[in-house]
Amino acid sequence: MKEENFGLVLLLVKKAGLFGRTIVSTSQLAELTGFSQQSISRKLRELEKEGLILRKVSNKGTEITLTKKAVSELKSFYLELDELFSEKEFSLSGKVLDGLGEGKYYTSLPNYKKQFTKILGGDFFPGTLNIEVNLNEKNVLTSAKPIIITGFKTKARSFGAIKVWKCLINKKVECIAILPERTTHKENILEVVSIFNLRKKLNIKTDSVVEVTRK
Amino acid sequence: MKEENFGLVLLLVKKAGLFGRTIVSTSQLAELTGFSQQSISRKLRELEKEGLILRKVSNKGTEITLTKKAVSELKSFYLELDELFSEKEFSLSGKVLDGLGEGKYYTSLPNYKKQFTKILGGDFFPGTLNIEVNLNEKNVLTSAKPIIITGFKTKARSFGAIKVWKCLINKKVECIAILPERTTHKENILEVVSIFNLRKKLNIKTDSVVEVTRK
DNA sequence: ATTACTACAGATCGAGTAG
DNA sequence: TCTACTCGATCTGTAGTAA
Repeated sequence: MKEENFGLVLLLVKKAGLFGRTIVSTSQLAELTGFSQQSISRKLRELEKEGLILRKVSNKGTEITLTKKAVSELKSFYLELDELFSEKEFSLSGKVLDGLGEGKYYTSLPNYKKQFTKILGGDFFPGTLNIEVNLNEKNVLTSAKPIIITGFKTKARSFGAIKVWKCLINKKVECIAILPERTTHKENILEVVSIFNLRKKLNIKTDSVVEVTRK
Repeated sequence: MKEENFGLVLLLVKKAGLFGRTIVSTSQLAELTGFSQQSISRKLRELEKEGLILRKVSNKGTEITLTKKAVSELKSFYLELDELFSEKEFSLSGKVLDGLGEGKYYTSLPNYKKQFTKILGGDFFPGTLNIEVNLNEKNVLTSAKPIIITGFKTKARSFGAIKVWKCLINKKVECIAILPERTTHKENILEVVSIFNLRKKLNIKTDSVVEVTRK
């Protein structure tokens, strides 16, 4: 099918189901897609001609059934995207930076702390390990679906949501990678929190290289 | 982004990675997409204008980086398709038909039999339960990724591949739904095989209604 | 080698309107 | 109401060619 009609076909399959049928009017579809009624009419005739839909026109609208051809074209496009976006295990490496991280402050705030504790399954080490990473790799890691730590407000100010991902560090120790909504960090830094003091547990120091694997 | 450029953007993200970069020439892309060099040139300029890619032209080609905007647009399209195609649990119901099914013959052929036994985890009842189902529902069930039973040849004839899906019948008993490559069945019949005699095990008879759930 | 401008052909769009 | 035809405006595509 023409790429420009993917959206329309997707809309139809949502209405009709993968192998079902639906009755719609061209003006309904026009409104939903932003095209004119005339263009939808033409497009439907095109799709029929290409063997992507079956069409039964009446004075109540048009009954549409998607063919196997349409479903399989949509699916093969889906599989290509799935190759990119399905959340496979993903690893990146980086160098440990000095200090405990600014995360020490906000992870200690009671409201956040409660949520971190729940996700980590127990009290956690007060302080984050900051790792210098490749920005692109960090973006890939954080493109997976996050666990959301909700924000809150005090009289003084409001604290935003934080996104976290369960990870393993050096393939052994559970931790979570965290990404504050409004970060003050340089973008190429990844902060992780664990129930362990990671420096002791893994015998790592500033400048050690560690591997973080998203689970 | 314009829908008509989804394919091009997908190609670019495949080359560059989700947050990486790549150097390509417009004529390479032209060849890969079937557009002319000139059209690709124009489309890349359009994508840049829309804020979907960063472009750095040199006499070696064009360096392209996808922006977060492009990735998020692709991803939201992916999520819509995922809603349709991700293989969730799926159930359908149908009426048990008379007889043991023609499957009794081919499941008894040594080559097939060996493969069925492996998938079912043990010797199976000789004979298939045939269930009259809604064709659309059957199509949805069989739109998930199948396990393939490979075909074989004898001197006399060749036997095609068979697709099967692990299922539960009446939410209790494991079975597999089978779909021969060249079926002689009416299309609205679903055949299942189990290590049990399903009629006895589930106390069902001809015309009983059973539920088949894809696992 | 590149990219990209120009110029024109042909596709696509939607307003008006018929059936 | 509905679909869909006509037709002029606009968009899209590419050959030729410049830079």
